[in-house]
Amino acid sequence: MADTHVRTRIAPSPTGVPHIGNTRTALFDYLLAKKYNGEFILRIEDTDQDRLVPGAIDKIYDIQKFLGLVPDEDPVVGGPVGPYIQTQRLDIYQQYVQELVNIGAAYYCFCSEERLEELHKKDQYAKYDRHCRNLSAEEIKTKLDSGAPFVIRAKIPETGFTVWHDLVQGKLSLPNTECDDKVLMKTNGIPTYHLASVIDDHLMNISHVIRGVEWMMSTPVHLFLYESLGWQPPILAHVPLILGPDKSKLSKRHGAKSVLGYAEDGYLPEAINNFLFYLGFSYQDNSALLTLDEMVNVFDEHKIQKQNAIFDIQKLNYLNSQWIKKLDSEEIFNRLKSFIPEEWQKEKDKVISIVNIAKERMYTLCDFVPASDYFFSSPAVDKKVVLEQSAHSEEETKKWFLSACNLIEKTAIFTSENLHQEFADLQKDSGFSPREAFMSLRVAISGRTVTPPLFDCFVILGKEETLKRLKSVFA
RNA sequence: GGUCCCGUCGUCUAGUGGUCUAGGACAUUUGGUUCUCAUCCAAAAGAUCGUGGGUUCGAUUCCCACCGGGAUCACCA
Repeated sequence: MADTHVRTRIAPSPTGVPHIGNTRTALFDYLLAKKYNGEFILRIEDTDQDRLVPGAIDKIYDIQKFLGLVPDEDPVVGGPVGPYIQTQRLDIYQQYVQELVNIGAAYYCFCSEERLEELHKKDQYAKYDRHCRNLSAEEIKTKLDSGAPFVIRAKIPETGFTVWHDLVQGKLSLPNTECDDKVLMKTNGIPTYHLASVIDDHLMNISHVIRGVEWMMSTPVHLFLYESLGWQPPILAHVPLILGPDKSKLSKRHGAKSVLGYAEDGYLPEAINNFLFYLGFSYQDNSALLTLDEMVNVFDEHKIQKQNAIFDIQKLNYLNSQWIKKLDSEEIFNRLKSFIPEEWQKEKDKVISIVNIAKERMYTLCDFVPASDYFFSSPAVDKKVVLEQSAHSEEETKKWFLSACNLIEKTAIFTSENLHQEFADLQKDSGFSPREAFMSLRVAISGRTVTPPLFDCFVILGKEETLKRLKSVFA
């Protein structure tokens, strides 16, 4: 197996937007493929035509693109083993399901849905009772000729165990008696997941199938199909689930969103990738900022955890804030574009200099605008708050402001360092503590008590605007 | 209910039959830096390694049972 050419795939169903767990699986697929210089493939599994969600396919592409997990082969760019959409491969499935019937690995089933429902009414956990498993050739022919609707089911062995080595779960052994005779081909002539994925994975030369543990119990069905067709099964890796803070399956209740939702909330793809990477995986101290390429280098498929992992938004926040600090401000500006008003976008240089000083106060991209709006429009300043912060009488505070304005007016070098220097001297003789002196000015120019360093703000506002705001307090 | 998987600080995890009085990161708390907040730095607290039995000179590490959590049992994927 060591010399197997690695090809991985993600196989989303366009019945909704992939959730965060699917996306982590996609990350692992991507990392594994790239680590071994293989291919990462996207195949659309649209065999459930009844539940198609319009636009879902676009979202799938959007997620991959946003995270930089770009497939080497997919329905759009194509590839040597297409088509990559299952409903375009219906004749292929038909051919193989016929073969399965011919060799006795699958059989026609004419049971009505009512009969099946009846079975489940008696026992909610009932398996198919294999009513049609041993129909005679004549019976089948008669039914077929009469045009009776049918499905084709797998003829799973009634005894024994299915054993395989799972890349993350280790040695697994499931009793065949637990397996249902799963439907392979539905009445409408469209295959189920079980049939389609096995055929496609084989035909597309997929070497590793990474999927959620929810597929573990139906693996014997898939392995039975591989064996019946005389195919070598791929390496299987069943990865654990991502749980909500209460250890139950992550759901909308926990604010679970797709990656697109996190993008809207101002999270960077780098941070999301890192977060997903560290969830159920271990590398160094699990807090290093890694690019996709770096993750490829350090990824080890044998280190994927078996336990379910709990989604911890604090860790995501941390990673996101770190990435915001790490990326240069020009880059942050580009990411910020959809988060800031149009008027701001025209003042790129100004926004970038604000980003420079606001960066370390940001957890997400959404934090930027509410924390920086006073740079673009005059804030409402409450004189009472200014006086509160100055802790001096109005008279004295007014005097302090006056001297501050004078200093600014005659300062030739309007830089943060220089202002800091000169204001330090001024403050010493003012009778105001540093806190009183600077906080009162801060409130005067911003209308708030929390801002980046005062003199950085002065510089961004400019001499004129700073003076204007300072003077207007006691005007 | 049957079957299968999992169980180390709140969270993600490291780790090994004795060096573990169990290490790191995030979160929390405190201190330092400081014009605020934040950053940054330092420190503290936090896990009798799910519980109970074995095996062993010795178990968090091996075995069993139990308990807890999860998955699955569709003409959905």
